[in-house]
Amino acid sequence: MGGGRTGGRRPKGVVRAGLVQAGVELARAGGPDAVTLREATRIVGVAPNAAYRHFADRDALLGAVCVAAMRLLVQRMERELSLVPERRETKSGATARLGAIGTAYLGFAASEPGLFDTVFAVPGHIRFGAGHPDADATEQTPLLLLSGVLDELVVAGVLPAQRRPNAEFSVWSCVHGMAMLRNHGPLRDMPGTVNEALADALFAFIRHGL
Amino acid sequence: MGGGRTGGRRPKGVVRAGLVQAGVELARAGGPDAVTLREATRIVGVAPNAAYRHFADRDALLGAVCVAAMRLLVQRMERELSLVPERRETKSGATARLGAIGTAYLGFAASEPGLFDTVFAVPGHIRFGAGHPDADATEQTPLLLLSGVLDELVVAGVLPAQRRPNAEFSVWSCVHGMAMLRNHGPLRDMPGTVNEALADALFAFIRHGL
DNA sequence: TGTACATCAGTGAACGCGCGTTCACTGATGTAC
DNA sequence: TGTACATCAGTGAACGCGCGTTCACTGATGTAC
Repeated sequence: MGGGRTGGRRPKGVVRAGLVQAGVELARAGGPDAVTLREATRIVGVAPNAAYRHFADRDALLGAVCVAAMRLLVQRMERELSLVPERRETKSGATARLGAIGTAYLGFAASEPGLFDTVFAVPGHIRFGAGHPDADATEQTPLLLLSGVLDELVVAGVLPAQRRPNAEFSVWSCVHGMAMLRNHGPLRDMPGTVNEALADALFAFIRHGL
Repeated sequence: MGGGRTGGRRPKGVVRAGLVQAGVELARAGGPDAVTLREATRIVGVAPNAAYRHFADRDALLGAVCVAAMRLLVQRMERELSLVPERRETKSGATARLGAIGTAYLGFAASEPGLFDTVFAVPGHIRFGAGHPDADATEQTPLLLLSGVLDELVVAGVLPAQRRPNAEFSVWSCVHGMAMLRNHGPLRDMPGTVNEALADALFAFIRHGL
């Protein structure tokens, strides 16, 4: 990985971007606690204190990494959504899109446990609903994607309108809980087939509950 | 809090129990990361290395604290269950008992966020389903309590038997997820009334899904 | 019951580690006239 | 267009912190004969 090169000024923005990228790799491998100023600067090949030219402190770097991790999660959701062939107004289409959201979420948690934890290692100022300070207001978030699909379910006639309010938090809770029980709870050591069955059961449970 | 007294041998088991208790207080205040050998020995009033007479290393202490935290959660669940007046064979009784489990779980997560996190800071050897190494096989666990209530729901005729298998993991996921979203996610800064409404909606969602 | 001895549970001192963070600095980049 | 100067982004060195853990030790407790 990067590093080696010593001294000298880098082109504008390269070091900052490199620190965030390094932080993402550290989080990927070891979760939020592994995101360390010293290790990130080491990876970029810069002196430890150089980080303070770009971030107020360690928490600021972690915040940037957290945002980056969330974007990766959003990308995975969007990719999975794009694979659903059915049109979104149809019952089967809207239902399949909800499944895609859930599958992407659980898949991300399973394949990137460190980044997944980092998304929620939020220093407090990250807002999931309406983007975050660094983002323009149009940026997508996991919550917005889920809410959108729930709206589609109402339009498609799958979800009765009177049960729509706040449903995103119920659904999110279910899926998030399973992700956590798998990564940090009693489902950790279950064989993969069992976990697949549990996920299928959870999705059925959610569809039934809507 | 304890401390002060220096030197001298304590009665059998006192130091070990004190270290666990100190660890619980540390976890209560600061979560699993705050459980530290040095701080625990400081609280008990013993030299740092004295801890190694009772625990192999820091992880062993954390494991004991984790078990203690889980017992507190179980106690809260049992207390809440005991407050349900209806008989358990009835539809309303079994349903109310399921609600008591959920309420106890969310209440514990809300009032003891540090201990709640510590329950899941498991070093890997803690088994939620069938107790843990230190426990006799009859000891209650959160998962056993939940499974028992779901069985009651089947007997009472609320939950169809063919949907019973693995239902504990769906239900647990829902409630656990909401606890996490409240403590570490986007629901953190919501006013209490909103969170109550979301919990009510979640419970309704679960009942509907069963 | 008394005594020699092993074990146990504590002690003080020290180690090395990695971290965040601050300081005084320097040379390159950008800017005003 | 050239030059003086401010700003910026890096440098090396150092600080203090708290942690887990190890070492050699000592006196009290328990045990075998």
